[in-house]
Amino acid sequence: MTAAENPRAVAGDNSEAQAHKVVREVLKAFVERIEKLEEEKKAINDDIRDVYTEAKANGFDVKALRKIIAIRKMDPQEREELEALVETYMHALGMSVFA
Amino acid sequence: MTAAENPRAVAGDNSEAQAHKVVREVLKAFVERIEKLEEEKKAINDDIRDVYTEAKANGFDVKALRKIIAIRKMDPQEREELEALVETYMHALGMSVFA
Amino acid sequence: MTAAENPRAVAGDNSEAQAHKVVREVLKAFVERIEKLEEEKKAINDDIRDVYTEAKANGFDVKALRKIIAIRKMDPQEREELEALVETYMHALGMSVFA
Amino acid sequence: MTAAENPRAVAGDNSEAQAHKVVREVLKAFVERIEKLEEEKKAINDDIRDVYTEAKANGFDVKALRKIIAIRKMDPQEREELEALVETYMHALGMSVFA
DNA sequence: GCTACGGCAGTGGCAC
DNA sequence: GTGCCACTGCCGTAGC
Repeated sequence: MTAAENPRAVAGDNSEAQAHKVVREVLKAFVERIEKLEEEKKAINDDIRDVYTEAKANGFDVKALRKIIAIRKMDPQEREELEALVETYMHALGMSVFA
Repeated sequence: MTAAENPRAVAGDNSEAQAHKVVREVLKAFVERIEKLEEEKKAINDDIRDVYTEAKANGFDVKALRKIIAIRKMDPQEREELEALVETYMHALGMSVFA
Repeated sequence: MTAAENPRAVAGDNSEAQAHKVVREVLKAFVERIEKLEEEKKAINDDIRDVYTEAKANGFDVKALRKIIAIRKMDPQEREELEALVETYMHALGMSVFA
Repeated sequence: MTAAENPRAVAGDNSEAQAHKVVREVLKAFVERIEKLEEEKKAINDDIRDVYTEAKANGFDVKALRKIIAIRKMDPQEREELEALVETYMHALGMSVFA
């Protein structure tokens, strides 16, 4: 049982109205914390996009850059194993790994 | 101006109630067509999942298989150019392309 | 142990080359089945998009239509409970449910 | 023409090797900036998840909370218009707006 | 049971 | 201004 499920159960509070008020405050606090974090996240996303844009303006290919970032994020060993399997399958299918 | 925006404008229909009925029928038809297509789509998605499951049961690696499918979907030339760029960048960053 | 993991283990097959050939055929079959299904899926997705486009041309709002479809897909009771909770929270936060 | 496209074009640099080195440094800088930002983003995402988890532990429904956040993000007027349309369509389809 | 991953739909930015 | 494409968030699924 929690405050949100049953406001009247709030310890030491014998007024329903007050209990609701407490729940409201708690809810409001959660919502505001989330919204603040989402704002920060949005700001960071904008920054990331800006860096890509700047890189592009410097002649780098954005799609390739994204791949680089993704590759570096992976565990090298897992990545190697996956790549090896993919190549094996491609050979089996008669596909050139260079195309 | 369309039937949905203004049911009374339906040609040859001087009754608002009838016009609404027409709109309703049209709306219903659209919704049902979409729902039927979504059902078919779901069935196909299920089939795809089944094939992957079956492939896995036969010893194939699902993640690698998915990569194969994705690679085959790409334009070979674009893919080659992208891969080449990625490798160039990796070399520049001192990363092994094998890991 | 499966054919894909160890081609030589294929029962009654004492030739490595032949075993590889079998794996290749099996792999090829899986890939082709998936690709065929993905084509069908794409066709259906195109059809769905077409229906929305047609509905739009008839004066219906696509975004609202999508919501309708989503609502109808939900379990009515779950939906009702969720809606009720959302309204409760909105009231608690002093938000109008009409805006 | 940019440094990345043609390293030899870097002003005042008559050595190909040096030009490559410059490109490498620039590329490295972009990659590191992005990775730093992605780390920050990940931290924020973790924080957001934590807040939802905490809210859940306090008896709030996460799905409803997410809806609240989404609603507050929308333009109130647009939202109202969309809601009105959805209800109109539901009525036309004979669906209860309460279920 | 939850956590991580992949797929899907919606949104926004970009190019024509 | 429109259409296209990529990114982001959400959801359902699979694995620990």
